[in-house]
Amino acid sequence: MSQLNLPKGRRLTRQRQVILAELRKVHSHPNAFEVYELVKKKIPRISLGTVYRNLGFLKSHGHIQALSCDCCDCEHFDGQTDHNEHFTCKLCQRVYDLKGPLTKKICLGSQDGHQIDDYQVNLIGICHQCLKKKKSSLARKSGLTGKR
Amino acid sequence: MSQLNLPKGRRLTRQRQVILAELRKVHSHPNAFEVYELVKKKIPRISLGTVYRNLGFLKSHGHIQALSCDCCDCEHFDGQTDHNEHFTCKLCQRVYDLKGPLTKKICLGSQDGHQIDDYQVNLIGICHQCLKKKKSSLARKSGLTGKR
DNA sequence: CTAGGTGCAAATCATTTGCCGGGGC
DNA sequence: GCCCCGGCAAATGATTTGCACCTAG
Repeated sequence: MSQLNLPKGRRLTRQRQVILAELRKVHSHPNAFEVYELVKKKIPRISLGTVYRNLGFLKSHGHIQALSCDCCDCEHFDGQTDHNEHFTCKLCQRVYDLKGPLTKKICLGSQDGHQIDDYQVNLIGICHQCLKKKKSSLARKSGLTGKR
Repeated sequence: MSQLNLPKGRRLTRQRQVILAELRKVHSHPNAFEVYELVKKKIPRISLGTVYRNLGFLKSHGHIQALSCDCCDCEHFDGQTDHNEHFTCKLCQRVYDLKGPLTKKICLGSQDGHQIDDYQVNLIGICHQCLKKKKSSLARKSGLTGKR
């Protein structure tokens, strides 16, 4: 794992290492409880409070970022901090990173007199997996009943 | 107020009318409790539970929209449903609507194989009011102490 | 009469916090 | 020795829900 620069006196404890490693490993964007479950496999006695505390710690030092989607009631975390653009499926509620250059036109600087330091884009729709499912179920249905 | 089309049997009660009217009137993006306080001036005996219920109702029928910013722990509401682009000040935590055309390059359609129906953009930074305050306090400070 | 709506209070759920013992430097 | 840290459990705060009554159609 890359060496992180931490303020003097603060340590990258085993708990923090594991949380960070798990977040960097997975491509889903787990919420705090899911992180807790992942980390518990490595550190069975870790507590949920510690996970919350350390997610906050890692976030405040810029090592991870939090995503708030409005489809669910809790915060999701991303081990990468350079992903500002996400896609949320309104059917399965999975959160994807966007790969395409679609939103690259947004530039930091100023806007309406405000100083823009950062941005988050969230696209909402139906993901390719759910689209596939939907199509095949439609095809099945029309195949059975036909057009009358 | 414009007539809303509601599913059969559902009514636009006085409580809902007032909530909607207040949300359309204000330009801040109040959270549920702030809506409650606004509405209580008109309907003193309304309960917070009713406000939540009706915000959910209005949202699910597309008359208002919810914004989740990550700077605070609660949901904010917008009486307009065509505002997808917001700016959050990280100092005062106010939420502004964006007027400029900055993010217009985002287009609905498809992206990475997903079907995009909607989007939300949130820019984060320091708003013009806070910038002004910051500048004048800096000026004051350097004026008093000078450069040494 | 029936379904939908409301006020109220209790419940729920995510997240935060206080406390205390333990370990690193 | 001091400070940071983690586990645990209790507290907090936003939101939801169950219930009993009310009202429009």
